[in-house]
Amino acid sequence: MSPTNAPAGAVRQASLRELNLALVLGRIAAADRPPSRADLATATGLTRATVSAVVEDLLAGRLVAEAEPAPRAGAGRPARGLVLADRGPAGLGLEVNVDYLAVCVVDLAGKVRHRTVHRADLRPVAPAEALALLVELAGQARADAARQGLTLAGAALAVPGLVDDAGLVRLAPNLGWRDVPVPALLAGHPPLTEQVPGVPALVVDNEANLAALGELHSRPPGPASFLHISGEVGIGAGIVLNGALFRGVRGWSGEIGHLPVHPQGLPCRCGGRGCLEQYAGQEAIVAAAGLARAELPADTATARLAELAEAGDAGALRALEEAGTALGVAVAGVVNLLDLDTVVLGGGYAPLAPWLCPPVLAEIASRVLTAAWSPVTVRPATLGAEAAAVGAAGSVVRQIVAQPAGWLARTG
Amino acid sequence: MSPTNAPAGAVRQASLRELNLALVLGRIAAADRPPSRADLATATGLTRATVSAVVEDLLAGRLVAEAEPAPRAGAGRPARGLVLADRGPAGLGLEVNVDYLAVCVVDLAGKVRHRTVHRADLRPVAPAEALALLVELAGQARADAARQGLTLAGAALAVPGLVDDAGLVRLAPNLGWRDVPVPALLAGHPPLTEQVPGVPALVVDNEANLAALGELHSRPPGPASFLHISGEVGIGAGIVLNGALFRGVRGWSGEIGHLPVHPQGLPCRCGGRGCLEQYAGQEAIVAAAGLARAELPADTATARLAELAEAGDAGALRALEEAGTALGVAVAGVVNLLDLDTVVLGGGYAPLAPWLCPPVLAEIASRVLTAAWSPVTVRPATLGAEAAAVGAAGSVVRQIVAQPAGWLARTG
DNA sequence: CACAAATAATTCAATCGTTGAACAAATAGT
DNA sequence: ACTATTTGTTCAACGATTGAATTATTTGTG
Repeated sequence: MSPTNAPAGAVRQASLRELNLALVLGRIAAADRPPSRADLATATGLTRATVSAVVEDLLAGRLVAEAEPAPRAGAGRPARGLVLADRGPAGLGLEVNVDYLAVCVVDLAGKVRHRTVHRADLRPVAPAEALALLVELAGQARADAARQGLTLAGAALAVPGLVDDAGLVRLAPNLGWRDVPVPALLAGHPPLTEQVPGVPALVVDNEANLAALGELHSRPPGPASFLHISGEVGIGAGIVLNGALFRGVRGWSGEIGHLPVHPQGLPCRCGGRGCLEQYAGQEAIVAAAGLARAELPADTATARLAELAEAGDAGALRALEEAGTALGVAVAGVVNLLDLDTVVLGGGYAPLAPWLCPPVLAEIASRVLTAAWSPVTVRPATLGAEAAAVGAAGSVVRQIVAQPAGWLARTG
Repeated sequence: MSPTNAPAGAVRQASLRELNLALVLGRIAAADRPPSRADLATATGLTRATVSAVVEDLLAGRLVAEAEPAPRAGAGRPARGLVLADRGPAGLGLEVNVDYLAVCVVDLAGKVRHRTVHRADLRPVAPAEALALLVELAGQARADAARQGLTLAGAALAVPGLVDDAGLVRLAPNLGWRDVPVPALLAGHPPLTEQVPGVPALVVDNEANLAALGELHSRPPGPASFLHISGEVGIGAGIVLNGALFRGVRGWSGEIGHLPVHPQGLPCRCGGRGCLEQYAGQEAIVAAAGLARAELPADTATARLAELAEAGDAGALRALEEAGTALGVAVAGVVNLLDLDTVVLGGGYAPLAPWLCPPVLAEIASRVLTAAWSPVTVRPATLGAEAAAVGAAGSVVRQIVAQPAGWLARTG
């Protein structure tokens, strides 16, 4: 009912091969076991002759490799299965956060092949200095990747704030960054990766969005639509709808912290009253649990809360119960509005999920119209530490899989 | 950052022409003034030779027509502009609502070429009987369309309830319909339209969704993302994101009536407390304005409210102010969550928009973080009466424009 | 009036990617 | 050794797009 058939521009003779390369490579990427050329012909509807020609290109470009044939019964020539190559293109993921820099390399199959985390308080550090250090770490990652037979095809950088289309970090309050021209600051350094047609050299994006994208594309495949909530000082959400991140009109979607859960409640810095952030934001939980809130970095406060809850501390348990209830009120509204069936707790909420999930689920059960016959799942995020950096690297390799022709044009 | 390049299936030689037909026809449909073949070649990137060949097919299939050349200065052969044909395919839109049946025919350019409304109370009428009457009205519309040189290429039916993918109306509470197999009931009647490859003979969908789609595609073009709210007994919304209707995991998105605006407030039939419907639903507004609620059909209650408000009736004005405020609380949350900049008031809210907009805007101003520097528009829907039927017919012709090859295959 | 310049549209042979049928490769079964 | 089966490759036909040349149609100038 929503026709999306018209292409954006001219479809040429050469477009046939480009699109069928993407089709076949995507099918190989999505397969549960290595498909043969004959399998791919059946699955795609292309002839065996065409599939063989396409696969020949993919093999020559180091995008796929032939697997050992699986044992089978019956007559017939043994099939050679195809897998994504583990020596070929890879994506570089970078992250600047409040108390760490992270760099990782993810290969075509989504496997993390390199990971570096540099722990430091980045708040007093100038953006240019932080980025220079990140470039150094990226260089080390690139060398390590080369030793593993990988070529970095592009990079994505995650930052905890609002980023515009051109990579200008408009505001990252917890870092103290405002209007930081990241691409310009990095332009004075050597390139981080190879140049690949169709793949931008660097994309800068919000870390909650990249974590949500990482969750979307993690294996085994999960739902195509879900709400991914990051609990920090502010509460952010990545809204994934029908397999795509919904960014909103200006790229600022996911602002869940100012959904009203008590409209005549506590005043909020946004000017409204009773906003979710006042009840379930990290500072609110910490205060309600009776912890001293100054001096504790974000990760430590979360870890401390989890320890106390694990030990049965009544104050911590009550604080988490109340936060979970407030979170559940907001989440139920979102679930009703968008008809979602999965809520993922990430960021600072992930380690607290055992205590947050029950009250969230209780509110959903009482407020979501369809909860009785169509249950909603609330679970912690599957990507672990540095989810945003891993999600960032993953977004690069997904571009290669979606448009292999650019990579092939580069390698001849 | 969200690669969508891989096609769903094999791309063939014939796919080239199919896709370029859609490209060129879509460009003609979207143009402000009739484009020439040379204009289209420049705009699409195809060669003039290819555009001429494609246009020849479109002309032969009665999808486009040549316009009178516009007067111009300077040397050169006069260009012949191209427009969507006004004698060719059209879409049939049908609607079953509580107190009327509606049938309309919309041509390729989006113009309503036939409109019939049959007023009656449909609640005591069996589904099969209501549909039989609708088929009769549709037959008359088809004959009228034929007299105007139009061929009906497909039909869509709007109903006020939940519909599954197969056209089974699961629940339409205001009509008293439950699990009504609409396609099966219509199968015993003659076909409503011609058979066109790629266009389903009949699609059944929720009326709020179809009205939102109609709004999306009305002219002049408006925003690609907006919240379209229909105020009736229940409050439904069509959520249009990036030019597509977001339906949710099970097709039940847009349930805004149970967003909490007073969490410790009035109990709701959903089991929650303080839901929007209890404050801004039609019954709530009518009761707050002091009107007798029995015996008044929906349209009449809305009209009566508008009259009273126009006349300055204090009770009606206060009721609308309060409803608007509650609506604003909910809407602000949605706007924050999804980063939208447009809210459209349709259905029963459209005639009440002059009084609902100010309090909605006030709540948005105080609760939406970005309202100060990026204003949100709240406005009544542009499609008038029978918006859902018009939206339904429009969805059929948009399929033709998006996939003209099916129509051309039918007409040789 | 003839010619040049400018713009729109058509003609035509070359190119390229997919196709379907035939063929080759590699196995199990009789 | 031969047949049946499945996988993968070879090859000429086909159709859509291309780029260059040509034709069509106008205005402007000498």
